[in-house]
Amino acid sequence: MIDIRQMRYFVALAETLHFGRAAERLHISQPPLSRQIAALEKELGVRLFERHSRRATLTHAGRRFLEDARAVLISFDQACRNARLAERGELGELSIGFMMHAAYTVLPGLARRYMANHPGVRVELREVVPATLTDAVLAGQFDAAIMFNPGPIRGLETHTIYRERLCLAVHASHPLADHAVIRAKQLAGEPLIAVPTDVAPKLREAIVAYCRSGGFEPTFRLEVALQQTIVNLVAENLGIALVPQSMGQLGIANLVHRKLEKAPTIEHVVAWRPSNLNPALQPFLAEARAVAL
Amino acid sequence: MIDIRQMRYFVALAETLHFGRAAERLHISQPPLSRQIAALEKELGVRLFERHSRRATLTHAGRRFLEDARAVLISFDQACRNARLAERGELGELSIGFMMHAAYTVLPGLARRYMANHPGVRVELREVVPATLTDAVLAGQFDAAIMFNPGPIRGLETHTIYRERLCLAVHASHPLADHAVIRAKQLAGEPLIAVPTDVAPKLREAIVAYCRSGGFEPTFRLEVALQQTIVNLVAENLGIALVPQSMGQLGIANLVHRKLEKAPTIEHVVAWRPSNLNPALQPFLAEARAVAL
DNA sequence: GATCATGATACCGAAAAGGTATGGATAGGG
DNA sequence: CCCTATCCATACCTTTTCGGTATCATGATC
Repeated sequence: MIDIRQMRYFVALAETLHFGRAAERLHISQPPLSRQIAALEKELGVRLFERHSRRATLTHAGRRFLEDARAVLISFDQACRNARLAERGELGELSIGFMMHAAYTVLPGLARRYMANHPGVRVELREVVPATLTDAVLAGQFDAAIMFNPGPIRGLETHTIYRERLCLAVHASHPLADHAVIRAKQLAGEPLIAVPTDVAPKLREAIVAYCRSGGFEPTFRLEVALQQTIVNLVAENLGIALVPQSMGQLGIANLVHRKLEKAPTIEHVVAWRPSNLNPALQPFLAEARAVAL
Repeated sequence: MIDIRQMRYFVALAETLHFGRAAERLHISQPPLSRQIAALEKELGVRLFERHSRRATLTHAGRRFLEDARAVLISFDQACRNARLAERGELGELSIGFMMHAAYTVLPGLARRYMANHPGVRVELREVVPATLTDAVLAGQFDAAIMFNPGPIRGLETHTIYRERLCLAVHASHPLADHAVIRAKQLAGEPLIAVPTDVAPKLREAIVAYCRSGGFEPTFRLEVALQQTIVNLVAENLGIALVPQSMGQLGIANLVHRKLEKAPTIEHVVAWRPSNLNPALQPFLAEARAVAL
């Protein structure tokens, strides 16, 4: 059967047109080369070289075979290299799920950095509602996800990469806007705008817990799924909201942000299955840890 | 060294995920397959399969390698097939030179037929002035050429594929247009339009010889290189011309064609170097001979 | 016509491939 | 819970193939 070695021999000979020199280049002696070329021609059933007494020349079929053989050798070597790269996580695919808040904090820097250092990995970033992320990771839908810290979950590891305070978002004309720092009890009775529990349970819990620490039960006037919408509604003076500080970057007219006393913090973690064998995952986690510093 | 056999083994195993069945498909027993796969993994330095007790599964690197290996095997087999096709003249390049007259006679049918039967051959058709064709073929510039019969030439073989009479082209109002058949001596004194000697010597010779057979020396009023132009000038009543019958197909207003008594004939031949080793040439010549029938 | 260069052939030892027999691990059934 | 069937790995042997050395045949060159 024809094999890749005979192709390499053929290309060497086709490029030198001299059995002796080609053999030298291949680090073998001349007779084996003669035999391998003869065997190749016999197995192909095609005469590849015209043997003249002083030099060899390619036949037309040989010229054609040279073109093809070069391409085969290149793709062959590439395949071997790619396998090694894939095992080291430098080539492959990596799917990352994230909640919207990450798009305003760690995600852009992390994604840019990872892609720059691992250009061979096709990264798929997909935003989903935070509540579905843990299940999606456990189901293998994502290799990793960036979410609020869900606490310990069997089969899931997490690493905190970002931690931020919640702050108060209110309309500029709202009485609370006059205070530099707001205490929890001052929020009593204020109509709150927040995401529904099923969208971001951890964020919601933090808000509820903070209100209770002020001695009252929060009243949610509006529940909307998009964080962007929440702050817009606050800017329309339809209520107040507790939002991660990073939302303050949006720069919305008539909207101000105020510090909270003993502000609750919320953690962004990267979460993954330890049993996930995608080699591209570990380098990604390493980048995530580096970003967390 | 990794070779193509190991790649075939790998693909078979990757597709069955079962050493026993893959070995069966490869017509070998299971232990050699196990060893070859192990050797492949060792040489690559990459673990390609996870061995479970009940079945094997591909690693991420293995999946990547499978994609690449399939492509390599396909191009490898294709290279071998292409070499065989190239030797049989079914794949490659063929350059054909022709004089313009051929474009009105045999060339379209021959080219269409050859390309239909040999779709793998890239055909280059190039029109040049007839006088340069023999030298171009001898110089290896064309694999074959279609030209007027140049007579025997060293290092050139020819085969007649078309033979046609010359006829008279005159303006519809010309006195000669009243005769159905013209004799050579009737042309005496008429101003002739023809191609210059250096463009189509054979055609020019035939015209001169015919005039002399009528007992007079021809007088060429106009010499133009393009046959198309000649008939247009005749249609403008600037002279008469002797042209191959096939030119009558052009259908030009005010132009009529008349038979010549003892009309000279002119042969179209295909010409080639017998020493030309392009495998695509012989099938082309075979088609040319078939067209000549 | 002698010589040199070049590729083919003959023969041998080494390496590698495949085959058979068998061992070890594990999932599934009784 | 043990037994068995399945499946892959290993050991060992035989055959094939590969590369090396020596030598031959051929044709170009002086």
